[in-house]
Amino acid sequence: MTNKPVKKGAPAPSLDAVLNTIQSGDCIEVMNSLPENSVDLIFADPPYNLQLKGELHRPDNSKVDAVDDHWDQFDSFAVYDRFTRDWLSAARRILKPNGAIWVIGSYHNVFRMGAELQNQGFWILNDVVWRKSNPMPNFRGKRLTNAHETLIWASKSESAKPTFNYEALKALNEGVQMRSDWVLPICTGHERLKDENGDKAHPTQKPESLLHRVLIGTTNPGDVVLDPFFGTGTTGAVAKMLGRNFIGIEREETYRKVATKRIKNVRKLDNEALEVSQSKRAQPRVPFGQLVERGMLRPGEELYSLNGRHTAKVRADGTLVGSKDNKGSIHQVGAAFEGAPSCNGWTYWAYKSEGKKVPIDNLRQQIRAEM
Amino acid sequence: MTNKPVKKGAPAPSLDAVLNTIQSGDCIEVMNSLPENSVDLIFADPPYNLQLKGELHRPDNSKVDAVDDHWDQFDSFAVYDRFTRDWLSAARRILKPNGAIWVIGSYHNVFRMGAELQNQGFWILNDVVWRKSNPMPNFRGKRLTNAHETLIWASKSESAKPTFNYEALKALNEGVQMRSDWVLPICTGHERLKDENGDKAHPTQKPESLLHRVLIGTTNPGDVVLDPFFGTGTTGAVAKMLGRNFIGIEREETYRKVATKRIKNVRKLDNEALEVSQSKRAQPRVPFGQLVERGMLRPGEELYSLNGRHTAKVRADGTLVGSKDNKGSIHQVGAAFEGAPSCNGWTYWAYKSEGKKVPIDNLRQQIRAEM
DNA sequence: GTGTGTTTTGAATCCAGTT
DNA sequence: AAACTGGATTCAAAACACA
Repeated sequence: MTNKPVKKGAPAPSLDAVLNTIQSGDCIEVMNSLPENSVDLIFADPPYNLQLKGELHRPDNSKVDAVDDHWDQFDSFAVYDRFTRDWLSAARRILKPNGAIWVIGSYHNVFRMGAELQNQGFWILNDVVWRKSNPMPNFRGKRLTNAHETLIWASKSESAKPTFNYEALKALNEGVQMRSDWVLPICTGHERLKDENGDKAHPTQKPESLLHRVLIGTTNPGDVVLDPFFGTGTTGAVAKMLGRNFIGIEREETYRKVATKRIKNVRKLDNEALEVSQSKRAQPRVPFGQLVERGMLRPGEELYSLNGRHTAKVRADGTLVGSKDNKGSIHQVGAAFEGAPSCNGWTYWAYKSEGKKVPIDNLRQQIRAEM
Repeated sequence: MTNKPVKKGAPAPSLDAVLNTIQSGDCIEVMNSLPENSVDLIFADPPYNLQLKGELHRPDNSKVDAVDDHWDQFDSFAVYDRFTRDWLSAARRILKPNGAIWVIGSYHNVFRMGAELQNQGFWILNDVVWRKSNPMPNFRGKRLTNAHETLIWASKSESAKPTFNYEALKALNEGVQMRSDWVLPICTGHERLKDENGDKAHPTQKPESLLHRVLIGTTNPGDVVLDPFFGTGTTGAVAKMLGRNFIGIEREETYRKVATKRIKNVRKLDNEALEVSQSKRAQPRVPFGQLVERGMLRPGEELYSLNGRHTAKVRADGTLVGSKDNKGSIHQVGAAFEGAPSCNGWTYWAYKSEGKKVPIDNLRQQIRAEM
């Protein structure tokens, strides 16, 4: 097929010709060549427009492999906004009236995408937070760990009736309603595709678990899912596995090659195999600081060791000052008092309530019960 | 005070007059009456119900005057964008060059706020997800549970140096770096303010735990924190408790009343509880040469890298000569040995005392203890 | 194979003070 | 103003190495 925009009046090519293929070329041109109102879902992971300055090293002096690819370079917000407007309106044209779109991004670009979605008349259904269980830390200690990315799920219009498999998502979530925050690990290990040198084939490969949840929740088997920034084809691989049809668009030949091979090796699951690997539910960690933030303990309040020998005062940042001016976490101060190498502060300290000592662990239990 | 915009050339009123008060009136007018570059932090939770009535003007500057005033979706976004632009630029003017701003919103408005922040030259530092531990479920089962809201933390410019209490936040999070996703319960129970009928006093009262984390992390005691959409004064209550100064602006008298009473009952914590964990960066610098001058290390003495691979000799001027005849500071020689771009010599080198390797950092600690 | 310790790595707008 | 330099800074998971 050609990548030329459709001429006015020319019959749009049938969708069947491009079903379950990867089209080469610019995604706007390719989308413009497809028939309007023909696609059930669009999943788009466009360049984020990161603006990285110098190099970044980890504390052990190793260099961080940055996303410095040419396709992520834009001269200004104006240029990026035009790009966003153009590909979104091309996507909008080919979407069925009851179709939906997902976009994913970070704070660098997601606000601009969200605003443009709204400007074009898309109707936002949810924003979804992908909370990474193993994000890259902030090595210089100058910011918060950038531990999430944002997805936006939107229908073509306010009155549309997009597919939403409520019960399937509820089942995925151990029987309770699926929330707008999804805890999933980043793509590593065997799932992460490598090139012939053993380097990562694509700098920003998304985990299949993310696409799995998107496709299970917002498409049906047989639906057509289009990904205009196909990369190494995670969308296509998961779509094939789940019995959905995909259309990929990708400019870079190297990515297309990797994706083609990858998808060829995917086998469609039998229906019974659609059971999902659930993220293990470990006992969630509760930082002591949360008791302070939540007002369960007040800064300045006295804590008492359960053995009755020591006291310490709570500070606003969740650390303690012991009566010997020893500062640190509940564990550190406890250990210092006991001259022990370590100490479980949760079982060491108590607060006073109506004159009685109550272990602070009770407060932790309370928080866990809410989670 | 009056709410008129400041006339050109008129002296801006001193900030002291409004410190720890709640100003009535339109937040844009009040902010315009304050001196520029005077506020350390702005926390803003703007309305986004698109029924802003008197607060809003159409793009052609005609006033939107009634609840049932009909405007189409495009109009309403344009109106909201203008409102956002106006209050953000008023906020920008009064912010100190190294000040910062937090805004909070949901998918209805946060993308527009984020884009406008960037357009005005604010520099996004993080977006933060407030993950609600007890959100309202989606009753109709047509969407995901809307279980989070988004905050954006931004400095006034790319080159600004905003306050960030890295160690304090790390302490709040049980010793690991604070992430961009914050799990906190919504505001309920005793904390939720009620009116005389027992109904909630404000529809979107934010939890104090959220403000606690914001203020501990990005302000210092004595800073000035302004909240242009004060509501029932959560920002003021937490600011007072944590020894920060606040300026509230609120147009609704009922909210001002509730907030005034609420804040009056708050007691400032004593200074000891307000002290938070300090970064090493805050500690005084000790030149390595001082160890030599003070005779803690002798010129000619051998140093050993803690990894056991390299040695170097101390020279009288506090530089080293490595075994490869590489000369320079403790950092430079360490970096040369490791072929690394940089090296912290304090943690790289050790001297021998009674046959045992002792990190030279111990000697620095000793000096700092005397200071 | 099994268990244990070490190394590697991930969409990152990641320094501050002095000369 | 630009260049230099001291020195502060990381978490989880998987791969890998080795006993």
